[in-house]
Amino acid sequence: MRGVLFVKFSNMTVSSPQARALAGELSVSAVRLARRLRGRHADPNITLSQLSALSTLVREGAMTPGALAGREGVQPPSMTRVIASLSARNLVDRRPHPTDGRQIIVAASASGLALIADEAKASEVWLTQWLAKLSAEELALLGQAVGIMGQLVERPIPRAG
Amino acid sequence: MRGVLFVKFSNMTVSSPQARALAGELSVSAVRLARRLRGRHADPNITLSQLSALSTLVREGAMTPGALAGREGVQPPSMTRVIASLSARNLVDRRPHPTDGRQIIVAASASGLALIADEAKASEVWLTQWLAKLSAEELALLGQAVGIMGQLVERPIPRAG
DNA sequence: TATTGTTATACTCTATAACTATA
DNA sequence: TATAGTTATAGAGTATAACAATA
Repeated sequence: MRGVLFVKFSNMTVSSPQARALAGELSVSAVRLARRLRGRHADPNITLSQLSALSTLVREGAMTPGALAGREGVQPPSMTRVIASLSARNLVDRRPHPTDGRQIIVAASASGLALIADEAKASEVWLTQWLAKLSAEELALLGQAVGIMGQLVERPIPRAG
Repeated sequence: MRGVLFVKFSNMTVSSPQARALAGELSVSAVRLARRLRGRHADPNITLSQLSALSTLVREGAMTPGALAGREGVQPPSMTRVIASLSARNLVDRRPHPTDGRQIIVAASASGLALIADEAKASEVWLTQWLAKLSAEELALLGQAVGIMGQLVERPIPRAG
């Protein structure tokens, strides 16, 4: 057991003080962790936004810019810029849509696939150094939390009051 | 049990395939969650970076800009801008250092304290709507994961590669 | 007329390098 | 000379509004 890791939240309900604290800390923790992990990759020149979009293309296959923007939770103009930067580095290909002249299809290129594979390999390097002090249980917890975070991202958020 | 939430990571070690996948997903999950939560606050005009710095000042007390930059994991010039924006909204006060004329002391103002309190209250609103579908166990898991994320942020990261 | 993608514009976050004031 | 903070500058991420091409 280390520090505050095992603070008991077992009796937490959605309106409990602990749940409220979680809500406040969740945003701040996410931005701090993203800040901390930015640039810590096999290729430090690729940004997390680019990596996120590219990994979605690899995982879910080719799609239109609009669809990718939807999957990533950004507006279409933002995705246009991300795709442009990926395309400039030949990590994605842009193909015309087979039936709709307005749309295009964005697909990970061979280089893009290779980059994602490299990232997966390189992850192990810093993982062993950085996460080595976490116990198997803590790693398991973090793995499950990442799954929950992924589900949360999929869920619509109500406007704050 | 919902979807992939309860995938078993119990046998995960630092060099297992699951751990590698976690390392790759952790960065992307953090940036997506931060993106998702940006602007979802009681005061939608305050940014997550500002909120993060202000909450640190509230939690840990007044400190110098350099110390705050260190706590937040950003460079001093970045913190200068965050402090300037907080100061422009009267959320922090800047006082001269008692003994060292080069330094200043930044402290949360009464308004800053009130804003953090408001955020905590408002969190409950969207929490109940957004996280309502999570079970008590999943909330507990997420709460513990936030704790681990906080500890990870404190830990030095080796260069990738 | 509606939809898709892009361009124009603006603001925030962040960094490095250079500068100012004080120790 | 060294340190703390700021200013200058630059690049990435994001958004909204306006635009062009196609359906």
